[in-house]
Amino acid sequence: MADFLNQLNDSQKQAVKETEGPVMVIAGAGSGKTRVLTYRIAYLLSKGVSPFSILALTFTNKAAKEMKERIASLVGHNLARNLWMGTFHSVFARILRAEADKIGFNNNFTIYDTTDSKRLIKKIIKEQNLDEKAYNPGLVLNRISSAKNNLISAHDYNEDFEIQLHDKQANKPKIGLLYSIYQNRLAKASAMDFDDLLFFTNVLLRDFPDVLYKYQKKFRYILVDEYQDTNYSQYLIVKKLASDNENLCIVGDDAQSIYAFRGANIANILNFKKDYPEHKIFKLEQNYRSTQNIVKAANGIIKNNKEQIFKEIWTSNDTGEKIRILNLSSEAEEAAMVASKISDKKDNDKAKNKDFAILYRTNAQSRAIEEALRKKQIPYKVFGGLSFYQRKEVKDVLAYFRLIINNKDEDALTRIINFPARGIGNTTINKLIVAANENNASLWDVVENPAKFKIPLGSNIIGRLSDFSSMIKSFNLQLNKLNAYELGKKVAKESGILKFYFDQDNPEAINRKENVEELINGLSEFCEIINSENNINQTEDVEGEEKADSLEAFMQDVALMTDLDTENDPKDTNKVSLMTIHSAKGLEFPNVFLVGLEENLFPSFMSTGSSTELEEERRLFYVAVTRAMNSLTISHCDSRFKYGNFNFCEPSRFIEELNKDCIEECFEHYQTSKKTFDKNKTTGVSKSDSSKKSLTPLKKSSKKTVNQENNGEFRIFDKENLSVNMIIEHQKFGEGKIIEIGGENDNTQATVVFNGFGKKKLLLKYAKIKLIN
DNA sequence: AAAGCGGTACTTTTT
DNA sequence: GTACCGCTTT
Repeated sequence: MADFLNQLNDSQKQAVKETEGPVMVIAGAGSGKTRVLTYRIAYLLSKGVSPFSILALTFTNKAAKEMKERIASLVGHNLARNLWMGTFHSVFARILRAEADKIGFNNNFTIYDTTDSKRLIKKIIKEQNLDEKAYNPGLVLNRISSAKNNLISAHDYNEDFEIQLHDKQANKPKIGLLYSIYQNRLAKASAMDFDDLLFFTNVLLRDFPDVLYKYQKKFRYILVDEYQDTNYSQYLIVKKLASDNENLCIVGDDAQSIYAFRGANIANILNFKKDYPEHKIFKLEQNYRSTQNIVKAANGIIKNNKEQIFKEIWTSNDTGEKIRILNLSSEAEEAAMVASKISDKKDNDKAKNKDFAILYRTNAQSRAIEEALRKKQIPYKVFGGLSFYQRKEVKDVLAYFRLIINNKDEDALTRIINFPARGIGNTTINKLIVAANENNASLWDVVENPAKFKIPLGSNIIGRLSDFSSMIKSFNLQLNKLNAYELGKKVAKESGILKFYFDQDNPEAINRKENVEELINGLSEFCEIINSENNINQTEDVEGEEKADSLEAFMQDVALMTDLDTENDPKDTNKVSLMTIHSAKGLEFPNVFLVGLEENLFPSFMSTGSSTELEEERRLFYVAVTRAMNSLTISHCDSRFKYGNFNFCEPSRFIEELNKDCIEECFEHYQTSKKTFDKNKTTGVSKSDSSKKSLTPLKKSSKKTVNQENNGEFRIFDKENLSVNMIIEHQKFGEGKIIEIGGENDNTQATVVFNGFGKKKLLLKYAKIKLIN
């Protein structure tokens, strides 16, 4: 038993075996932090601790999943699968569902993601007739979010003198009001946003001592990963749950704290010492991941920060190659250079695709890189970005699911009541909303029974409303009869969504239809996994959980899932990884390319204002550099397209800060075109120069330019000037062939078949086109 | 009610 | 460069 402990070094082993009492592990990058957590849990299990009484909180679902798998390989699947392991949000969402009635919710409450929250805030701002510029929905939501993360309720917010003063001075005195209305609306819709999951967990543990007691007794061992990224709300949950026996182990690295923008508080690490005077500290400073050059460079970077717990990582690995710094003229050349370096390394060193990662500061940077990789036929996977679950068509189908499960979900209802179009337009919907507000009823109640509220509606509208509500009700009745796949498929079909996309034959619609189908496939997979697990073993029953493979079960976590978590085909993993540095936290790759090291991009222009923010960017740089095991290439460009405009860029200050012994500057130039920028010309020109020198982007096809020159601008044509079989160009649809001209006077229209967009009828009175021949 | 057009604002990072 | 919004028209 526990002979697996021999795979650890001394300090790791100590940290693992110190199972009782408060333990803090300060773990440098690459020092085997995850390993300590994994082995600690495996060790507890091997000592006979029940998996049901271990709570392990991670930062991403993916981290939890991987850790579970590693524990399973040490002590067996049966023990590992019953651990309480996941993100704060997913673990406490589960507990909140079980205890929902105590805090005035149904256990089928909906979880709103950031997009949903923003939509709602925006709606409220409009209803209040506030200036949308002063009250930017995103900013308002941020303000509410940070209040919640500090456990300031809407009521407290409005009572707090300092907060009110702050908002008044910022010329946004109504934020408190918006916060109150927002919370009311969420409650009315039986919904919680991300921050509510933590906020209400605090409420639950604060106001219900018996519940607190129950979970204190239940979770006899608590472990928290990435502790430096917890916020106050999370800190307090952990503190309360652990206060009974104090078997709490936290693992973190202040140098890798990169989520302050989201309320994370490094002080939580410092507080640990005060809260638990009996604590033991273990420092892990030996790095097993990276070469000496990389470790040395990383130490040099973090030294520039003033606020930190002193710690220096070291390694016994080889010196390794130097960090390469590349300077390219444009983002396209940067991308092409990276692609060609990857391709060379694959040929020369027999490296695999999955050995490479390309990291960047913002998601938007992936586009140019993707293009270059495609050109070189290098398979890749983009992590994060617009998640699958955020796409419009997927959100629409999910809105049906949400409404079926929770008919109070007004946001879902308004989203789909007329999608696909079923003749219930804005005028009607507004009447319904007014009636709902006047009678203090939910919108669904009004839709279900408009007669009761005496709304002046035409009989055909009444019919359409009743068709819609009976459809939703009939789906609802099948929630516990059909599994998620069967019901989901039915909804996609009978709602008309599949048909809606099927009837159009443009590439966009086809893509959207495929995404809906992929969602249905996901449902089928979900059912399979649940059923195979249930046949092997029984899971612990939590009060209030229903049929295991129901649509409701699927929907419980869907808002908390990200693309990072949906590890598809295991056969299909040999790909180059593209992701933001934030997403790369906790991961490692043999070869890392870090692109876009330019002022105002990295560090971000949003963060150069204060030293706190700048230090966070520097920690982010530290995280990026320490992802690399063997080789690291950093690149920056002289120019880049931003907001569709051409911009000159200066190298990031972080490059200057790098230890000169660890780097080599390379002066190779990768030329994708004959145009290269004369460097001398760029000096002295402001980097934010927005003078629209229309340097045509490289990818614009020459064909288009030629047409523009030959045929002038897009304009309106008369019937007389057009004939069947003519080839024309439309600004949006591109080239197409006229197959029919019909109609009289104002109604004269040409039917045109466009490449890729199918058949369209253009009204000649309005459609601006261009003749091709 | 639906489609097309033109204007505007947006991009930091994520559970 | 694009996603979204609102206006206009049939």
